[in-house]
Amino acid sequence: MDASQLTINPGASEPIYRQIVEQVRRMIASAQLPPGDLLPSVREVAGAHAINPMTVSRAYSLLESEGLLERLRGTGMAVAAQARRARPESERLALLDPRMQDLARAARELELPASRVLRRLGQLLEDGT
Amino acid sequence: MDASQLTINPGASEPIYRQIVEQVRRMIASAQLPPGDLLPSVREVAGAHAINPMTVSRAYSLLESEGLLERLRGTGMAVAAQARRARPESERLALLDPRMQDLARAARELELPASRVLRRLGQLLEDGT
DNA sequence: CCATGTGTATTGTTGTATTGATACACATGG
DNA sequence: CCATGTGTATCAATACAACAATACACATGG
Repeated sequence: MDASQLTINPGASEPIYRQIVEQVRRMIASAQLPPGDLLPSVREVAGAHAINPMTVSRAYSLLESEGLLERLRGTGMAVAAQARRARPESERLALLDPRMQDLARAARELELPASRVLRRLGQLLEDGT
Repeated sequence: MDASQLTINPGASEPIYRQIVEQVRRMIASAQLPPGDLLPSVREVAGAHAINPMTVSRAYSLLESEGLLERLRGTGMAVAAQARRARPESERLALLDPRMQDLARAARELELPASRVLRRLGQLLEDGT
């Protein structure tokens, strides 16, 4: 994996370390990052995005404690072998649930018709692909 | 408006004062809270949810500086007359865009088919109604 | 008039989250 | 062997959120 593949927004309200954690978590769940794959070094990521190496380290450590990454001492961090490759869609969908709950609640408070919301989200889902 | 209509989760990562701000903001945008409506007093809200009155006051002050609320001295806070009643759907939809962008990006990283995501969100949108 | 109800300013304290600077232990590979 | 590359433990700085306890200015309504 390349450091430039990580999208980091230092100005966002979402803490940097968590941006990294969630992004990597998702890419492992979909097997875009297969077991054994090496992640970019903390200094590499830090340099590429002008952030502190410790911030990246913190993200990696959390992922390790989740069992998603493995420390290869002296070499770096790799996607753990135990990280089940490509979890079933239903499990991956569950990862989105909190976000979707929030969205649904907000939409309700705005009294927006479901059709409008679904149509717009449909557009956004196309765009990226 | 009643204090019990406010949904507050003290344990969430989202700060309490902002939970209040955004909730009220949406209910005004959809005209569930029409201009002139009185909001529950800070002490009322604070009592009902076991939070600090100043936290509620902070939320109200922010909404006032946005022009959405008006101070009626000695009486309380009311939805401002200038708060356009029921903004058009397109504007309300725009308020959801950041959240939807995030969701779309996450779904993409999880390599989830759009249909799955849309179907699940559809369910959630029904539930609340 | 005055008790009672508004919101708010003030000051201080507490707990926590985030990021950063530095130094360290360790493994690799020429 | 040792320069160079890993990750990270440690301590500090900062900012933020929430609470607590007052005190205040003001308007309402009996």
